[in-house]
Amino acid sequence: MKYWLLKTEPSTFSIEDLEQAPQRTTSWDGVRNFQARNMLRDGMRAGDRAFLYHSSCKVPGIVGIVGIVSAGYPDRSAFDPKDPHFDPAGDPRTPRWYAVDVRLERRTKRVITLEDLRRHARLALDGLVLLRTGNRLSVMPLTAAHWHFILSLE
DNA sequence: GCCAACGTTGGC
DNA sequence: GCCAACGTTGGC
Repeated sequence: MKYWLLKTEPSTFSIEDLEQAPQRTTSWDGVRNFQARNMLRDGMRAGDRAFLYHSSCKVPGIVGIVGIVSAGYPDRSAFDPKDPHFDPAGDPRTPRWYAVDVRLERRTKRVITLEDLRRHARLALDGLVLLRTGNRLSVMPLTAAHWHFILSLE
């Protein structure tokens, strides 16, 4: 089983939206970055778990835990001209973008803020991709050690 | 709103 | 293959 972190802007899609989704499950689509795509397509498997992270908001941080319920599959939003993430260069025969399905497991007991995480950047969370300067990945892997340490901050 | 950092594009 | 220009991300 692997551990991940998924970023989302709550003004676009928040943990409240996920709570209200049928089965508390949604397609994690619209990712348009090759490095992140590779992780969705090649790295994630059903049974993996991920932190849900709110970015570009008042208090950026981890707000919940989701389970990956399906491995990567071609992201159909890339082929929909009306979708904001439409990719005009896309060809359904050779899908370029991928999505996974995620189900909300639970909210964290409190928001584990970016500030909280930074406090441990030099020791327990050394190497955490999220804390790398200029990091822009919306999908990133976590070590088991980082996962458990972050949970201990709850 | 600002700006640093990054990814992508396209000319050469 | 290089790299400048551009667009985007995301914290502040």
